[in-house]
Amino acid sequence: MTHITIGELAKRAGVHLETIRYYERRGLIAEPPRNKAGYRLYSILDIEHIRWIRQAQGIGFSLEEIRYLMSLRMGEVWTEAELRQHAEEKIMDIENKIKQLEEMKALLIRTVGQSNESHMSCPVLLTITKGGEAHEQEN
Amino acid sequence: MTHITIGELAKRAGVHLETIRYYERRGLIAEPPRNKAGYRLYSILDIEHIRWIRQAQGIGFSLEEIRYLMSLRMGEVWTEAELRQHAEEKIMDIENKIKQLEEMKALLIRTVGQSNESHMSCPVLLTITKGGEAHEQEN
DNA sequence: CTTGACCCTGTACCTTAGTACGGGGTGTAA
DNA sequence: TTACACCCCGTACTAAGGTACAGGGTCAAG
Repeated sequence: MTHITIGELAKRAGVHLETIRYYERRGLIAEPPRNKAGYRLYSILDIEHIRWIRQAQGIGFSLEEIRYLMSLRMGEVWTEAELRQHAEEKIMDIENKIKQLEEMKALLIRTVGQSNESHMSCPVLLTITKGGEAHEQEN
Repeated sequence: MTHITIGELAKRAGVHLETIRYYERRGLIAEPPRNKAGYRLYSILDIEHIRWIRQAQGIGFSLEEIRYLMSLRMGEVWTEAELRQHAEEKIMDIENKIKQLEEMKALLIRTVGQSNESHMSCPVLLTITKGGEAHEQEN
């Protein structure tokens, strides 16, 4: 039963304290229990929850979509068939995003590949650019 | 020399006409040539350009980042070493995003997999959902 | 040569996702 | 018991990414 305050949660999750209250208002996180003075009492699990929200935002989901994704996870409201259908839709969404990211990455790799391959600072790229993608260099 | 008007471009790229002017103001697309009356004249290549911007937004890049990504593609401003360094950074970004998307996808697949596997409408999922383990989150 | 669909600029407005702030209560260490 | 860092609520402000006019010019079909 180690509870943390909102300020502690904010610090540990790397967000503003006001952001947490905002997420609560938007229904992204449940209203936490309070102490007698009305202070919000969070658990350390909430740290991961907030971080997850931020990651989802980073890959192009709006808060509305994130709320929706979470409700799929939590098995709220829906019948099994609805859940399945909605989840499948979101999975396709995600697959599209991944495809687009792969394209973007390939593009950048080609860009980098166009100049000569000395002073390559990233070892991952070194392996990738050697004949991973169609990588012709016409100087 | 088949030019299209801004309205045509907007329709074909699936965005609002005002959005295109906005992108121009933000420096995401170059100022196009005009006819004597001042009408913007676009080429059909611009359709793909706009679509690319929208896709990049969809995977979590801001317009500012997109402008930056494009300048990498076009080989502006930078020395070779700078270009390489910036491109590598962006490639890592992208790899992170992909990783996060894969996690999100796995999560949804497990969610779907939790209910029984009758009436599965998507054949891709049917093959994927065999084989996933648990990862718990707070209530 | 007019009419309707289109274009121009400029400015105002809207939504999303926060941030900041005022005015007040709380908890604890000195 | 007071000082100070923390919490509460409510409201207002901000920035990004558009959208919507207003007031005017343009082009092509009838």
